[in-house]
Amino acid sequence: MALNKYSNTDKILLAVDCIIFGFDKGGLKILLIKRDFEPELGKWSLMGGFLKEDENLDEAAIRILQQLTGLRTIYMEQLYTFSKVDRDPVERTLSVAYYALIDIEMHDEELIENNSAQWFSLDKAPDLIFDHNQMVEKAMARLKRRALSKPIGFELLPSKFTMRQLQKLYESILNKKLDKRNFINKINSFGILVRLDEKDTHESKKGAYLYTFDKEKYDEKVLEGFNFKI
Amino acid sequence: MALNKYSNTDKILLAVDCIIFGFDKGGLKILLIKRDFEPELGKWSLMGGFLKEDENLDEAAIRILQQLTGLRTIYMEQLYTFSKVDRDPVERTLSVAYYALIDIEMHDEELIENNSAQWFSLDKAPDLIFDHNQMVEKAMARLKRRALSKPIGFELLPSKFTMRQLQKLYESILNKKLDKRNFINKINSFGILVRLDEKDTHESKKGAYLYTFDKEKYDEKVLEGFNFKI
DNA sequence: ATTTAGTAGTGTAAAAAAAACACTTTATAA
DNA sequence: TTATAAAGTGTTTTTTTTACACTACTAAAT
Repeated sequence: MALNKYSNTDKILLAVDCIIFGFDKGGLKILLIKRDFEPELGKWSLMGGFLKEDENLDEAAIRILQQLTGLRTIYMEQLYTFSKVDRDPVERTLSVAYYALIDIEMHDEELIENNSAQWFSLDKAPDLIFDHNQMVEKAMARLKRRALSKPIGFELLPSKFTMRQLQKLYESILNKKLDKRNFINKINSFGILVRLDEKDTHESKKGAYLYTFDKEKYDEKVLEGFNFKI
Repeated sequence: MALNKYSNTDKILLAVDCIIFGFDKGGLKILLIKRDFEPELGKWSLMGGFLKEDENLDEAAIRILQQLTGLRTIYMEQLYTFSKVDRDPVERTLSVAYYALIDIEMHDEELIENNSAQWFSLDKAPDLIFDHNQMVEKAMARLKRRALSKPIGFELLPSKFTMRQLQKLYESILNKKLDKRNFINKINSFGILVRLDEKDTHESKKGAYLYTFDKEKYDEKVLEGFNFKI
């Protein structure tokens, strides 16, 4: 079947921009890069790149993320496509935003330095170029909704973590204080955690039990979803 | 500031495809068109078009929808961007899917006929071209989630409707039977309905009260969201 | 050796929300 | 007048959510 191509007039550049979330004891953070090219040289922005002819959007997002963090197995999700006509002053460009959750201790620090990237707490993040602030806002809202309907944390926490860390993660995503006992009861009711015989003594003299996720039950809950409602 | 343009190599065609939902006594339906052009001439597909240089995606979606239905004030939401490299056999094309909710009785029947379009119940819809089946599936999932977190119905129902119609709408979106009394109690607890002194006698001898939405309270609930959980 | 300080860990009762459930009313047509 | 078919209406039970306070543990300071 020899098909004529569609008219050529309205082809458009497509960017992929990534909102990269990480979590450490300072709370929820995003990874930003300082631009070393025009336009907006020297300003902060999300990590991004252009979609290539031979890859789909997920692949582009993975490529871009690996470029910055060195990581391949990352939780990632397409967020929204931004299309304001003049959003990029250089040339009409659409941007498909992705958000990613990564374990902040797993990435390649050298790579990040080479890209002059830096982690920022959400409330201390600088103003970003173009419509990137709006992208971050939308990603936060999506992350919040997701945290209430599916387990999250596996992607953001180290493989062993304390109950307190998990709670703090949820607190910084939902942006509110949670009751310790209610939180534990709820989490335990999902049956996705395994308590180890190890303790973490960094944060207290008594030491706090370390947990891991029961990968199988975790994935089950990711599929079926749950109702956090806390 | 004279900026050089980005490299020109990877510009791509962008389509916008619309999943158009309607509702009548047969249940939830989608509007499909029979293609009168290649490729896939004669097959069924979603209504779509290409993004133009001087419009953003929302504008393109509105334009495309008006072309088919004649309607302008439509509830519409961007759904997802589909990007598989070979999704369109003619040429690399990305498609941004939008879904729309319209009052099935408000559209321009002539327009629809001219476009050889037709309403289909979801379970009786034909196989669609390209990745359009996947788009419909994703739209259904989104619609379901949305119906549980915000009021919906204003967009799909005529301005006056019976409690039973509203319940059937929810039943066909959620794809399950609901208890009559629990449904009414829940809906009333939101305070978004106004009961009129009119009755609709099409469906029963006794006649059922007609309701309208209290636009102000409805919009309030759209903003703050609610927890349907039924 | 004792005290102090700081975080970890634990359960129950009250309130709110959701689910289950069945009979009466009404108007028309037979 | 009777049969029919959908409309309308509340209460109880169960489940889920929320509110709430004390003891346990260990290391460091005295």
